[in-house]
Amino acid sequence: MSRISPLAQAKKCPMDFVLAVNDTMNVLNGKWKLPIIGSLLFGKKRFKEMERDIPRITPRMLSKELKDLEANGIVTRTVYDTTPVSVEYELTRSGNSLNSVLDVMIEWGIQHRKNAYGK
Amino acid sequence: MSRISPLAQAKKCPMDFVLAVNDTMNVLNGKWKLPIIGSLLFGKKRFKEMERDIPRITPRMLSKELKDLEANGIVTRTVYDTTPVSVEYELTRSGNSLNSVLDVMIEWGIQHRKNAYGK
DNA sequence: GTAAGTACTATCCTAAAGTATAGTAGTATA
DNA sequence: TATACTACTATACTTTAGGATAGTACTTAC
Repeated sequence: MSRISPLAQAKKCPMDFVLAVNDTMNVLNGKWKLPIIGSLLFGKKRFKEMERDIPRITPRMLSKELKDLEANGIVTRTVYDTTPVSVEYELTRSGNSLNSVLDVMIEWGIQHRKNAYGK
Repeated sequence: MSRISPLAQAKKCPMDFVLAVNDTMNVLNGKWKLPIIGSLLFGKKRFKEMERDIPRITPRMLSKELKDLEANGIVTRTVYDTTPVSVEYELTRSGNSLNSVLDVMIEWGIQHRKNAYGK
């Protein structure tokens, strides 16, 4: 009963291929997801910390995108009942493992620049 | 004169990191880039062929996105003066090497589904 | 001469994404 | 009493992405 791997399966069919990659793209989509994940890759952060970390982001967008990332299982939100209340955001295991995806994206980007503009 | 690698450099600084990943994200951005690249990963294609390959794409979007991909050095456009004129689109070396990026994206997506929804 | 094929472009419109600005509720400090 | 901090939310607006529809210019087949 040998089964074909999900990767091999996805690469066989153009439609499966697109759906599978879109799963990942949707998690990273939008102007602010990457800066937020990037900030959290350096450790857990509080709302105001991130607001200061990420230039020009508005609290509306930060709040909205964090909710999105939480719903997608990329970050966890923990409330501490200090006074005033403090909230910490942290990457999940999946969120942290994005690191390796981002690595190959960076490598491809660097190589592509070399190909396209000659070093 | 040992130099720090561009990857290590990008990962050191949150802003460099975001810029580097965005290089790659911008190439894949939008609803139709992935289906188009996916179609071309199976070999060179003509305009009408791709229109038929990709469900619900309009010629306007196909034309627009192909121009984008060409400008970004992902595809090449070759005109043959047959009658009627025929045009072939093909992935560049960079375009083809996206394959490995998409692989890790598919793998992450599959693993993330398992983490998030338990298999 | 009319239909159908090639490879598109132009125009207009809607929907989604993102921005600007202000406000909430609670506490603590000067 | 006023200001500032926490973590947001609400409303309204603008900008961008994408969709619908039609048209161009050329050629071949019927």
